[in-house]
Amino acid sequence: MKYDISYEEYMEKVKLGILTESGNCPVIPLLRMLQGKWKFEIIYELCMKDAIRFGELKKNIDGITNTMLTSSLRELEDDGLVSRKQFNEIPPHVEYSLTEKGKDLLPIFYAMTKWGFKYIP
Amino acid sequence: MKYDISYEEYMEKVKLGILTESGNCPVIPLLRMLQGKWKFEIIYELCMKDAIRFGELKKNIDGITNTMLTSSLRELEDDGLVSRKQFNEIPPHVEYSLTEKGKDLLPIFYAMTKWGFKYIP
DNA sequence: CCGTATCCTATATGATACTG
DNA sequence: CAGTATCATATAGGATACGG
Repeated sequence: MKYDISYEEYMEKVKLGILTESGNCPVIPLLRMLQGKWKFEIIYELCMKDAIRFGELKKNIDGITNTMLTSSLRELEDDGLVSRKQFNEIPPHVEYSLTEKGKDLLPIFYAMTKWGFKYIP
Repeated sequence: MKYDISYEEYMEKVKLGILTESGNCPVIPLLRMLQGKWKFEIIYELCMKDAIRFGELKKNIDGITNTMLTSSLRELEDDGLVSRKQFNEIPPHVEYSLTEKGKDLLPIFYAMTKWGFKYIP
């Protein structure tokens, strides 16, 4: 499988500059997906539960507005990281959850956490 | 050492919500450091060489302006990821390089690259 | 060569009111 | 409950000219 690159192979490609050539770099698109003030916190909330409702997300993420929560969720959905399930009930009921693609971000956050434990006071 | 957390321990803390509590989360500060249109490309250029000059960075990073290159480098320097060495010569000569803290980001980029190879077309 | 200063535009985020 | 619509503000990014 093309994506089972080893760390040694990766370092070699970095040194040769192969990964950044002409839009080859897979990191920039991912950083774009995570950009924005609330994206990571939203993903983090979604990590903790199998599914979570709009209102609960809003309650848990301190300071976020309707507008930002909605637009962030839409973008994460468009990027395939989050899925939205709507129940046609009264009152309305919507549940958000991570897709497999979204759950596969966890090893990245793990690596970031290890770095952070070392360097963030 | 506090930062040698295992993946299992990490996953457990995620589920319990411990890592996001009251500013505990080490990932958000890191994401902030990498935020901005040019930061990652700059770090990537610095990965490939031991040291690189301002002019060469500008030449290699397509489309970046003086203003953005300067301000991005300053912020990376303030965050301790990049170091700046000035040679007092005529004409002026400045070299930028990654610090240890900056080099330690590589496992994160490796994890991102693996994810990207799997999911970025 | 390696920037800074200034001004301008674009995008991101925020506040508030309202609705199916 | 889960949003949308509208308007306002803040921050990021860009263009250009100039200086040590």
